[in-house]
Amino acid sequence: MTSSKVGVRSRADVVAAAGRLFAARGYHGTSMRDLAKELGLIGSSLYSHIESKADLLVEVVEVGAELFQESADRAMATTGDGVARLRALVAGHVDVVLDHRDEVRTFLYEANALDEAHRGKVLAARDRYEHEFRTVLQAGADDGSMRADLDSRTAAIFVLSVLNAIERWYRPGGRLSRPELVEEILHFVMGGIGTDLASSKSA
Amino acid sequence: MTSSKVGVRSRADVVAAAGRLFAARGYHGTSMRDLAKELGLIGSSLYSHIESKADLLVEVVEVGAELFQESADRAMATTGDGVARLRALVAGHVDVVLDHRDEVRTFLYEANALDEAHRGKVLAARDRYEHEFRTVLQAGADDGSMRADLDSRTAAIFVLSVLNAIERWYRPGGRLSRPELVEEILHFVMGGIGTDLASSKSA
DNA sequence: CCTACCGATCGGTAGG
DNA sequence: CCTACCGATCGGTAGG
Repeated sequence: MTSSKVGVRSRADVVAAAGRLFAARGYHGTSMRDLAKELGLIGSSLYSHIESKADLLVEVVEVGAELFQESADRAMATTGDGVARLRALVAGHVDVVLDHRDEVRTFLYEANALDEAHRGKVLAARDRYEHEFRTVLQAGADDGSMRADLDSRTAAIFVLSVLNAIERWYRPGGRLSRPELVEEILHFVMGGIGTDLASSKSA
Repeated sequence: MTSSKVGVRSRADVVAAAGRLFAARGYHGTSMRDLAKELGLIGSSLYSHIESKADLLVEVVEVGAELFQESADRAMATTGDGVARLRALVAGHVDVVLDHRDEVRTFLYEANALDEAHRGKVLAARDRYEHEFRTVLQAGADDGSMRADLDSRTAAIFVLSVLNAIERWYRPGGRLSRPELVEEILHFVMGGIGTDLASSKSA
């Protein structure tokens, strides 16, 4: 927190500001002059810290990808049955989304503004992450802590759909605390909204 | 299906092409020259059909909003208990998403490129739509076809999270047919992935 | 629906 | 980190 007229502290500040703007207006909706203004600079001054706008997007998206991967790594190290590890995955995901909204939004929604090579890397990272969920869900089906006939592929997609949407509606300080949010999600994902009796007889 | 060199048929063709490009590259990632090329025209030729780029986004997004609203209206006219009407809402939503992917994507992800007035209208339309889900979920809780202690506000968000994510992963002609998709969603949403016994005891 | 064109803005560089 | 500047592209108009 130095005086705001002394200049930008580092490349990391530029990347962070880029994350903010990419998340709010999108990559193509953000100009380098917008970004410079956010930092109290003039457009051309950015280029002493970074190489290009495209490079900036790569950095922000990679931060998002790494945060999710690190979270998954920690969760997978959890001991316990499928449900216990799913809880760890969900809680970790919630933390990443709420503590790094800008990078998460950019990771989720701006990846197709990347060049083909980097977009491929990001899609691969998403696949790996989704695969961790599938592994845990299959483990749960096998160890008896989840429905035995569960389709882990589809279930992983559904669970991640709920998790990735969080940043679109959750407001910190609202009626749901963060731990309550985690519980609500687990409750929904594990038990659904049907009665305990009616839940099996659909169609 | 006239010869492709005779020129564009109507304003609706321009709007449809705009939907395609806005969905694929985003509003700010699409130039009027891109759009013209998609129709076999030159940039300036578009302006005999439309007023402005911003206007085009409004039209595409409004089509998306109307499709969802009409679908909800039909579903709400269904007789039956909460579960029956939820089924109708889900099936209708799946149809809208899969039959109008471009307009849906643009509606979901490009609304913040709208001017403030139109963005407000779109957010209001989303709120109305979400409210229909809440109504049906509360009805289900009251009529005994769903869990009695269900929080309809949160549940509506979770169900819509699953539904809105469909266009991000579902591929027609893949391993899941459309009716199977609807059943998978209902099964997940109603019963979750827990065992019938374990589903209640989370935390 | 095209030709010809407009002012504004884009990402980025040279040089200090 | 700024001054001064670049060629390219942007959304859009006049006039036919």
